[in-house]
Amino acid sequence: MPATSPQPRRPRSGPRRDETARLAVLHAADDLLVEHGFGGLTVEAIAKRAGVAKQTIYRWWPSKVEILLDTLIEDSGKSLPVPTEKATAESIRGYLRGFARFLTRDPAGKVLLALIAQAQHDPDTAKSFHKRYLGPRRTQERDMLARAIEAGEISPELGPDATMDALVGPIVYRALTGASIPRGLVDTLVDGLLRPRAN
Amino acid sequence: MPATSPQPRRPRSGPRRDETARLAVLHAADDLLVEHGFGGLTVEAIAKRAGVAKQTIYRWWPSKVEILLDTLIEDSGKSLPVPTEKATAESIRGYLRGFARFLTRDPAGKVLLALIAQAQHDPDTAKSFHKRYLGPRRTQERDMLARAIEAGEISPELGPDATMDALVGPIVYRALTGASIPRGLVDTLVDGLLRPRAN
Amino acid sequence: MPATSPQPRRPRSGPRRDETARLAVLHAADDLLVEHGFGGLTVEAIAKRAGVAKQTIYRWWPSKVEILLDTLIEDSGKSLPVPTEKATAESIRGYLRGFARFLTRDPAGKVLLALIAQAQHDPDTAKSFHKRYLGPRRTQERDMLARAIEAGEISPELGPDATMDALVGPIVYRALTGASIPRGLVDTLVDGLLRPRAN
Amino acid sequence: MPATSPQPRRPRSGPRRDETARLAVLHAADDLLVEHGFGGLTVEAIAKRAGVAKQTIYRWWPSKVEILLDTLIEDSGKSLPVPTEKATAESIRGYLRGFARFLTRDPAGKVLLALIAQAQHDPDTAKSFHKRYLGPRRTQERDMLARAIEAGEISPELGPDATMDALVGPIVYRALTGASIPRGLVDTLVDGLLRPRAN
DNA sequence: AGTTAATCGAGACGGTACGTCGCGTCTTTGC
DNA sequence: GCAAAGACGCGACGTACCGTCTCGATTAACT
Repeated sequence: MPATSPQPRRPRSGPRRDETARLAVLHAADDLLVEHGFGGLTVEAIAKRAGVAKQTIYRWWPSKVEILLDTLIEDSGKSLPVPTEKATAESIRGYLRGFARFLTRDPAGKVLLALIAQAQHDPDTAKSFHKRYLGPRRTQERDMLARAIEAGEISPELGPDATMDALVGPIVYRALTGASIPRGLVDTLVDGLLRPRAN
Repeated sequence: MPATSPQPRRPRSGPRRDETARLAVLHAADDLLVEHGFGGLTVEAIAKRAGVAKQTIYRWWPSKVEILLDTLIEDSGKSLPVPTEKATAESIRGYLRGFARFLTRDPAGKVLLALIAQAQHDPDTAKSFHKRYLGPRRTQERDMLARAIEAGEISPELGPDATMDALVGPIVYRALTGASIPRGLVDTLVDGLLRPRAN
Repeated sequence: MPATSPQPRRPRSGPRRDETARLAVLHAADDLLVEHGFGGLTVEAIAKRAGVAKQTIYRWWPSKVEILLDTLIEDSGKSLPVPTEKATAESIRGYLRGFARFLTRDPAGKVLLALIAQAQHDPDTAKSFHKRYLGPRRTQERDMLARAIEAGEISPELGPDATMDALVGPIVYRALTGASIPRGLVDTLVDGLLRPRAN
Repeated sequence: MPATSPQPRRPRSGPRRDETARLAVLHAADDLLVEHGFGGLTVEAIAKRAGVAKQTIYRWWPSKVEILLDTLIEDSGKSLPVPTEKATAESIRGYLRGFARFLTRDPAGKVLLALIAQAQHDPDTAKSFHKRYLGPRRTQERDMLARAIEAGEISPELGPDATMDALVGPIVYRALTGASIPRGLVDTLVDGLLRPRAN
């Protein structure tokens, strides 16, 4: 059972990471994405907008995608928590409604869509996006489903991942194609896919 | 009273568009997308691979996105026709299965995913993608649904667009997140969303 | 067995060279040079302005420089003939004054300057420019000098070429540097370089 | 009463201009001009030869002409200083001989010829060439003449500019037309144009 | 209190790709 | 066979960002 932390040696001298700069970068990236879209989102522009040197960005983030991931994780944790207490069909319905609102109304929703998109273009983005966002969230969603099943609230035909994708997919797809998410969609999905068929 | 031909009907003299070059560009773009992903897809590389001058590309396509759209329209018309004859629940199920196969197996499926992605990054892409691909295809899909409804084969709760998105969304979403499309998913979607609930 | 002219056989069929097109090209080139300078003088622009196909230009001229040479030879033959009759100091002085006027006032003077310039940039231009313009004109100028010497009108210290260059050089140089040619310059050159020094 | 420094005296932080790159560009441009002529002198080739990025060139020079001007100013300052001490007919003669040698033998002479030429094709070049090279040099030459006149060494009939052009013009003109500058030319020019006519 | 080292803004650097322009050649159609 | 029209392969243009680097200046913690 050898060494613990790799470099415990020098506890660092000099100034620590500048929190002001960190937040400025995050907000700048967010704003620029909303204003000019992902295409107009350059590291140089972020740096300028944040009043920060380019090197300061590269020191802390390996790519602009990771900046967006940081904002997404922070924002979606706040705006869109996965229900952990009660687990009824109703709470799942509420979660999906929240998700739809998030994607279409919240600026942070744009970030999520942009990352889904960028993951198609770049394998590194895909990897990081799964590891840092999709994976953890899916874990929580699986829990949510499991609890509801156990409570006899729902009885989906498919496995948890396929079920979640069947619920979430249409919402994401409509957001991706610029369509609104109509009231009845979430209801129909929940009713058609989670409720046990009477037979 | 049909309008006379709007064109002055001057068939132009001089050389016509070089069909060989057109196809070379289309194939080069397709190949490069599969090999290096959208991120590695540059106009310069397409030109080099196709043995064509860059200007020849810009003469006919305003952007690399339009090249991909051309390949997609051509390919998906062949590999994935929307059923126009019979319109049963079964034919819809078959169409969705074909769609799933197309997205996950066919190289042209990568093109579709790339375009969905790029449409998030660039409004022009979005516009063109809707106008040239999503729109026309959706029109055909609406027809398919309408015929099936009329035949009493299905009775979806939602409108045609929302219904199609509910069916297609999960498939696209799983493809976007790199997941396979399990056998039962299409069945469950068709059963849960198209069949009238017995009650 | 003397060979007759190379291809006397077919007196040519098909249409002969279109004189209208030839003149249109010449004038277009001239105009464009004056309007936009040599930098803005492109074969494409000449063709468009002349209402002529690019190929028609390339069929008859190997380069745009030869077009300019054609206009120069034609124009300078008219505006600036080398005196062939009388050969006095006075006629030489008149020739130089005409040359100065040509360079600074006549549009064709711009063509001469442009060709002198282009000859620095491109060896082919230099060769053709010497062979078709400078050489023949210099031959005539040498004759002019020789006749004046023989008539006892002048007695230059230098050989004919150096003498002509000494006379013409300052005029060209001032034109090249955008300076006007002052009245006294020609007189001083003639007096200082052609008249025998009293001694 | 010296003016205080107008600059806010903030000496900038960050990296200064890379002197190595500057010299590499200057030399590359010089070499390429001599090897391939002005026609073959492209910014891309300079960059490649100098081992420098194209942007580094555009950062510091607005055009390749300015690069050449830099080399010319530097080189001609060294190889061809205008005499500032003694001012005799003899020193002027020496200056002209040096000028002839510079134009025909020194690689930097090619640069001067190329710039004279390019100034015909492009107004911006003309402007910059006069302001940065011809003007300053002419100022010094005027001084040279003025001192010689005051010393009674020469008594030209024309004003200083016309006189200098009459002396320099033939030399430049012969260089432009690819001719050598014969021994006697300079002597004859100096004798014929600077010396007071005995009468 | 002085030393040390990591931070920061600024921005120059070697690169790659962009989208455009003009070159000189080639191809089609019509007179 | 010439001409208008214009597509083609080619190569350079000048620009935008990339990610790396070097410069002072500043700022904590550790002597």
